[in-house]
Amino acid sequence: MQDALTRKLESFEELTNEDRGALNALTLKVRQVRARTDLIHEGDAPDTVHLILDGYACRYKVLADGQRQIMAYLVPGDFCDLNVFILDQMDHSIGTITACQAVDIPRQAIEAITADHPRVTRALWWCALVDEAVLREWLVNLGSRPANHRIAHLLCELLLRLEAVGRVTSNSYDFPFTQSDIADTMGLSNVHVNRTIRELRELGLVALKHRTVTILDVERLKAYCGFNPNYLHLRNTRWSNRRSVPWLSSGHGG
Amino acid sequence: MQDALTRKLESFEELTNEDRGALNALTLKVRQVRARTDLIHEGDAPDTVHLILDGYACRYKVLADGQRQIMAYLVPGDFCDLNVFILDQMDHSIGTITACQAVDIPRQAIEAITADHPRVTRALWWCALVDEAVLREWLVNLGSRPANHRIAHLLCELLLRLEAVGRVTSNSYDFPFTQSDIADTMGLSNVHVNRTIRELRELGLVALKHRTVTILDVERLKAYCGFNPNYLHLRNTRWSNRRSVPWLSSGHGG
DNA sequence: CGCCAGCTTGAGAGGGCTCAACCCGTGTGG
DNA sequence: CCACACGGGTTGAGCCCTCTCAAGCTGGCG
Repeated sequence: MQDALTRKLESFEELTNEDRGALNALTLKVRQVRARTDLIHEGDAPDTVHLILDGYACRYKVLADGQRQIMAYLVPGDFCDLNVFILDQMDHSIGTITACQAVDIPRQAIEAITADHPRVTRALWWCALVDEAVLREWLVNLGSRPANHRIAHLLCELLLRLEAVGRVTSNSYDFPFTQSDIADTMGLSNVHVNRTIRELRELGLVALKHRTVTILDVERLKAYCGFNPNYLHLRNTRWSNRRSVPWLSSGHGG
Repeated sequence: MQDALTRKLESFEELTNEDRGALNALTLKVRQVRARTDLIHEGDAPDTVHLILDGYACRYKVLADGQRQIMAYLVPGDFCDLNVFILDQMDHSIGTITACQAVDIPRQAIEAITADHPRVTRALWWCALVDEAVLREWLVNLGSRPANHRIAHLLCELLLRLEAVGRVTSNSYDFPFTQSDIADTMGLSNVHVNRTIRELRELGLVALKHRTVTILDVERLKAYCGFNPNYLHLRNTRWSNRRSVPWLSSGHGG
């Protein structure tokens, strides 16, 4: 059941069998949540950490004018807000995109496992820091890239993140987001998202239909949007190139 | 010297004299850094945590086309990347805006103080989580607000953050950012930033000159851009209203 | 006194938005 | 088996927010 979690943690840090055993023992109560439902709502007092076992969810806020902004996608294995219970109240909501299997892990369970399993602790830390790095890259996306690169970048990111948890086969993965979801993620109108996706399709970069996306030419798509995977801090995957930013290193060489 | 830090932590969590003593004992080597200089650079391997004692700095990335995106402002007392040394390499740079007094606190010092001072640990946690919350709000800013509200929102945020560290007098604070800095922060052109600031000035909301900003009507500015301070998770300040989002609490049901 | 970074303003262009219609697949009910 | 509704995708047309290019201005400093 928590293949996804173990797999994710191991993409950051090698674990022992003992570590894995402790993680498996974690499963307390799996919540089945239907699509388009809140896991936790802005203003609630958090005392648990959320772990998505299966399905997609997102963090979002709704502004006074009804505008929704999505700030993160949560995919299987995402295990975040490592210490949200320190804060007094949620400043955003988490809602499902698809039906999800989720676990609410109480604070005590976290403290217990981290006390005895330093590798797990380290891997969880890694997760939390990567989450923040992803947030920063999304900010770059919204602030510095035009619509077509923005969406291409998102598709690249999801490819790598989902591959790290074994949810990609031959460059295809589940893509249950509506165009309005993408619009609210990218700070675009849904009309423009539609036109932009068409553009990516016409360029032969991606195929997107029936809630599934296929990256037709990964290298070209990455080059197209200037995708640099360093912010995902992945290890043990085919993408884990540890080079620094090409144009910052010596003489455009490397 | 580290008034700023103690003050900041205490805006989140009450400390004992003993805690304060431990914090004061932290001062190892204060770095004097001139303006417009990198504290740490993308690609470097981090093994210390940065604390700004005085001056302003920022996190940023530079894209292949030379476009700079600023992702955070660091003001006196900002003490962040609590555990960046877990990651292998920096995925962004930190550079000063003004001359700064900064401290690089080695990993060991962090681990030592947090081992014995749970209140401090908790306050540091709080800091890290607030940092992430600010990042999320910036994403909302870029994704969902027009230029004028965006900049107004930034000015509101800085007012509250700086006030929490005692750097605001009669709604004025130091504002050493160039219009290009703001442009690279807000995903706008510097020309448009200029026009937008003029607009805010003409509306009588702010006065901005000689590297100092004065908020002429705080309540009106907050209303203007729909500012909700909940994401800063401040305590012990005149802004710490703990209510949830007004338009979510009543009316639209629960 | 002259340079230079940063600020200001004008004019024209374009990326993305809004409004609005239409299409399509699916589910529901008669 | 067909009628209809409905969410989501697609397309067109016109507009406007913001961008780019370009010039002129201002103030601090060597």
